[in-house]
This record gives sequence, structure tokens and C-alpha cells, in this order.
Amino acid sequence: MNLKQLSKNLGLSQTTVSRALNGYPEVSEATRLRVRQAAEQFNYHPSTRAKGLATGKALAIGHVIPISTKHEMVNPIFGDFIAGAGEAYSRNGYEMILSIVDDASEEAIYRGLKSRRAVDGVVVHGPTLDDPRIPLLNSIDLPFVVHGRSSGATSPYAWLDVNNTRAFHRAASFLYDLGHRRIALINGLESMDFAHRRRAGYEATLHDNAIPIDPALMRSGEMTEEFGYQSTRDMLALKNPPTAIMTSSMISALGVRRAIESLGLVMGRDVSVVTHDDALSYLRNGGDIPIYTSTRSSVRDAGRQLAEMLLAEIANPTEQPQTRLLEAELMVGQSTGPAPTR
Amino acid sequence: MNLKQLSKNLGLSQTTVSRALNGYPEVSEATRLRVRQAAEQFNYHPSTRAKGLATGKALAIGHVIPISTKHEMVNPIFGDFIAGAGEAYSRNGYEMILSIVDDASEEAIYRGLKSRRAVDGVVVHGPTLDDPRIPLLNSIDLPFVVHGRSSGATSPYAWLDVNNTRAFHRAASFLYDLGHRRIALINGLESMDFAHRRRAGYEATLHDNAIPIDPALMRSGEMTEEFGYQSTRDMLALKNPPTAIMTSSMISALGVRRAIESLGLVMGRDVSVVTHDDALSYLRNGGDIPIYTSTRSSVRDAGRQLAEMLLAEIANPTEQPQTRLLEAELMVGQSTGPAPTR
DNA sequence: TTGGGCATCCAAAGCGCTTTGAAATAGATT
DNA sequence: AATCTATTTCAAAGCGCTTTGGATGCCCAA
Repeated sequence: MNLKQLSKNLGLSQTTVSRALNGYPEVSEATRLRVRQAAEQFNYHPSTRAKGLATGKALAIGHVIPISTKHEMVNPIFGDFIAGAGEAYSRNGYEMILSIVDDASEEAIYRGLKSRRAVDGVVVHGPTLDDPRIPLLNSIDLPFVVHGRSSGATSPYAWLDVNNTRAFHRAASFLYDLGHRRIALINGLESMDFAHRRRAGYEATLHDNAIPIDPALMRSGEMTEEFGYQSTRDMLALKNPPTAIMTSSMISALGVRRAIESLGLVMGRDVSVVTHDDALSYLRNGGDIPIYTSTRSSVRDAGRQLAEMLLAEIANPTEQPQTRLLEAELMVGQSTGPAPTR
Repeated sequence: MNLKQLSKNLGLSQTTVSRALNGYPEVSEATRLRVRQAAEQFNYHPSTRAKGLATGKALAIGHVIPISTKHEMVNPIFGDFIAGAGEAYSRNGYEMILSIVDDASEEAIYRGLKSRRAVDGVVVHGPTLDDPRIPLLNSIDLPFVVHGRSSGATSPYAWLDVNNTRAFHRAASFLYDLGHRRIALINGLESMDFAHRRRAGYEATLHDNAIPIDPALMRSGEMTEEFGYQSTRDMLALKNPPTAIMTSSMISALGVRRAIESLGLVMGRDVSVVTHDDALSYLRNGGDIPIYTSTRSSVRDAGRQLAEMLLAEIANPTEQPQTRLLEAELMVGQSTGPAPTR
């Protein structure tokens, strides 16, 4: 069923039917109702493609997911983020189109999306410290919002981020207040902006309290379970081991706990652990008292909010790029306790 | 830059330019080259929308991800599957469009995709035992391939699945051969077809060896870390505890190990564990000797293959729906050993 | 009766592409 | 030189929608 058929069926012109359906005022309420009902009855939906051609809008948002040719890693938070964003899109009649692409061809993809007029805007995932996508997107004039920030950016851009620095500052201070002086950090890849900011927060606490920074207590890598495990084993084997460990992801926190327990130690008593928790649906840190003490911020909710920012930007382009900083909660769980005295 | 401008620029008609770009034979190689170069130079890409309108193809595949309103769970394998499929799409000039949708409105989404002509086909994720989407898609005549199977389906349909029954049969037999007689199963939700098949494989082994089925050793639920942990704690507390545990996901296997170690036991010595491993990129079960003994099948590879099946089906619709059964490897790791004698 | 003002509705152009049916050109055959 | 056959190119229609710029009635004031 297409417009022509529908309007023939109703004995109206395509113009009138189109207007009736799209809520234009030049149509009497009676006909509008009649048209609506017929559309319903015949299950008529305008072709997105044709509509897009006629209006010049794509009614779609692009998500370009870089998969490094080096590490081949699909970000585990990606599913939840997408779920949040997807909700916002469907509520607004937008579609989400996804490109999985190795970082070599990433620029080509963005240019392609733009020149094929496939999307009205894109969201930028996993920004690095000095992300080339930001100047690129600005230069090709494709609306975008960054999930995270890029410290090296020289021009303004729209972003939504968690206050990673503050979160890790608070978490480290919390550990300090519990008496911990040897606090380790198991962080994400240092090329990622969020990892950089988290480290800054962590170091700020050390600095506040005149604790020297010990490189032996800092690791950075892809946040797998194994990485958490190995790093923890290594550090607990030091002559002067940490009494507390901060980690950037629930997944590596699982490895941290495993390492602790594998040494016959108890998490929360012998070694305290604080993790960042993206509130992933398949990694609930739940219970009445959460297992892990964590800096928590729902990545799903971030997806939802970011999508709405982007849609708003597209609906009425502003000169001023919007930004939004979310605060993470510090949730106290069972994985932290006073520093053991020895 | 659009076709009209490009062809004016070249002093050719739109017809010729279009044909040159799309590889039709009615164009001399000389002009084709000239056109190609100009297109390159001006970074010309045909508008997907316009092309779709003209050809009647959408050049897009839909993935509809159901999020149960009840459990709100984003499948952790989803990211990797999508990554595999995405590769196949971009290689073939297709786009992937993603809809996250609660199960109530799922039917409406499929009908919408069809009537808006937004996609040329869809992939069905997470089929249940008797999945209503299969008859629905058949009836609205939207090409699809199912990732998994639906035992209750009455008409043929295209699918790609791992041989879950065989995999779990083999894994259980492997444990049996090691002397295990009390083998537990921590499975996914029983409404999921794959869980059903895995149980069938597990039960077949018990049956082969005249071991009675003990409901106390079988759990089913959403495969979180916590679920693996709790189930294991519970079962190891039985008067007659299992000596081996099979589980349906790496994530719950992490919980299983944690439970084992929390009791001061050693995985692979006191309790053997076999897990199904989807080879998720952020949950590497790696090393020279993998940590977990597992039935392994890359879900990413499955995505790639399934996408290719669907594209082939769309390119030349066959009367006979294609099906593909992948065998899982049984990888022996450190988590299994002979049953302890006591 | 005339004409102005509203409320409705419509024909046709246009969005950027593909594809049909035909024309122009060049080379081969008689 | 005339005819025929490939080869190469083109004009125009059509895909399904929106939107511009009228038309058509109808009612009321003059």
C-alpha cells in the first residue's frame, strides 16, 4: 500500500492525504480522521526512503563502532549504551544504523555516511585523548555528539560524559579515609580519554595527601577479566603490596577478586576494591549491599540522554554545542573496609 | 555532489555515468575509467535513499533486539554477533539497522520495517522454543534468518545454529569419562531454545550411562555472574554435591569459579567445570592452556556467516530456506580433571 | 449580482537515482 | 555507395513521497 493507492481509495489527492497524516492545518478534521482510519486499516506506513528523498532528512542516526585491527575488541558496554539510545530513537521515529569498522577505514565511513546522506548525525564512541574524528566531523559538517570527551580537542564540540576525574578522586579519597595508603589503579588503555581522566582523579587524591605516586601500583590495558587477575597477582606479590585496588571496569574487577581469593585473602578485609560500574544489565552488582564498592553511572541512561541531545541538535541546530556532565554515584558495598593494620 | 552535477561536469548523460559506476557493459572502458576517476575526485557517493527508491531495494538489514520488559537484559553476546554481521554487510554495501524494542511492540516493529520498506531482510535473535516471530515473518513475507532454532516451528525457515545438543552431550560425556557421576547443569532460561537443546544433550549423556536425572543439580536462569555464583554455592552445599558443573555461559562460569574458590576448593581438582564459550572478545578464555574447558564456538563468526546467508537469500530467493549447523569445539583447559575419590 | 475571504482540496514539480527504449556513431559487409 | 550490425550514448519515465502554487466551492457583505 502506497500513498497513491491510499488516496485513490479515499477519493482524495495525494496532497491531502499526506497533509492529513502529517498534521498540517489545511485539512478538515473530518477528512483527517477518515484518512487516519484508512491508513490504520490498510496498515499504511510511508516509505522512509521516499520520505527522506523528499524532505532531505535521513531520519537515521549513525553509530560507528571502531574495532581496532590491533586488539579486535568489542566494547562490552556497547550493548547497553545502544539499548538506551535506541529507545530514544524509536520514540522519535528515528532509525539507528550501525557500522562496525576497523579504525583504518573509519574516516572513509564517516565521509560515506555524509555524502550518501544516510544519516542526519552520528555518535562518536570511545574518544581518545586527541581524537581525529572530532575535527573531521566538524569539517564535513555532520552533526555529532561524543560519548566521553577528548582532552586534546581545540574547537568546541558536543559531548556527554561521566565526571570520571571527580568519581575517581572521591573513590580514592574514600579509600584514603579508610586508612589505605598503598592504593593501586588498574585502568583502561591510556590512549582512551576516560582512562586519562580517571588517573588524574586518582593522582589528585594521592597528591592531596602527599602520597608519592608509585608506578608499580599503576596498570593500564584492555579491561578483561584476565587483565584484572594478572595485574592483581603481580601487585600483591610486591614487597610492599597495595591494600586497596581501584579498577575501571566490572569485568576486570571480577578478575581482581579472583586473584585476591586465589591467594587466600578476603576482598573487603585484606584488600579493598573499588570499581567503576557501568550498571551493565548482565553484570549486576546487586543485592541489598552491593558486592563491590563502586563509582556507578548507568551507561544505558547515558545512551538515552546522548541520543536526545543529538536529536535536539538536529531538530534545531544551535551555534553552541551542548555538553552534559553526569556525576557518578559512590556506592558503598562489601568490597571495602578499613586498611588492615600490620 | 549528485549524479546530475557529476554528469554535467563530465559532459555525459546521467544514464551513462550511472551505468559506468555500476559496472554495466554498455559503457566503453575508456569512459568508465574517466567517470570513476571523476567520482573519486569529487567524492561522489550515490544517495542510498534515492538508489533504494529507484531499485526497490533498501540495501539494509534489520536487527530487532528484544529487551524483555521483565528482565531488561541486553544479551552480552550481542555485541560480538553484530560485529561479525557488520563486516559482512559493509563488504556487500549493506547497512545494518538496529531496533531495540520491548517484546510487546515487537510485532509492530517487524510490520513497520516491512511496510516502510526500510529493510530487505531481518535477523531474528534469541529464538524461544516456539517463537511467534517465525510465522509472523513468513506471513508478511519479509526474508529472515534465525540465529538459533525454534523447536516448535511448524514450517521450514532459514537458520544458523550451533549444535548445542551435541556440544553438551560431548562435554558431559567428557566429564563422565573422567569419572564424574554427579554432574550439574547451570543453564540459561528454559524458554530459550538453545537452553532446551543443551539440556537435551546433557540429559542424553546421563541417560547413556544410566545415571538418574537429579533436578537438584539443574538450574536455569539469566546467565549472570551472580547466578553462576549462587547456583554453585547452593549445589555445593547439598549433602551429595556435584563433582562437576556445566554452565551455559562464560559470564556465569566466572561466578561458578568464584563460588568454588570461596569455599576453599580448587576448580579443576575438587570441582570440574565446563562452560560454553562464545569466544567473546572481552572475555578471552585464553592462554596456552585455556582456563576453562569449554565447548567453543565463535559467535562473531556466526554473525558473519549468518549475514552472508541472509544476503544470499535476498540476492536470489530460493524456495528452500537455507540452514547451517555449526559444530562447537571441545577445548580442554585447566578447569577439568578426574573426579575426586573420597 | 458581484466579489472578497475562508476553508478545502488538487495538479504538478521535484528529491536523486535506475532503467527502458531509442538514437547516434563507427566499423564491417555487400 | 549503401546497407547492416555493433557499440556507445542519451532523453525521459518512474520509484513514493512532500510541497508549491493554484483551483474550487461556499458563505457573507456590499
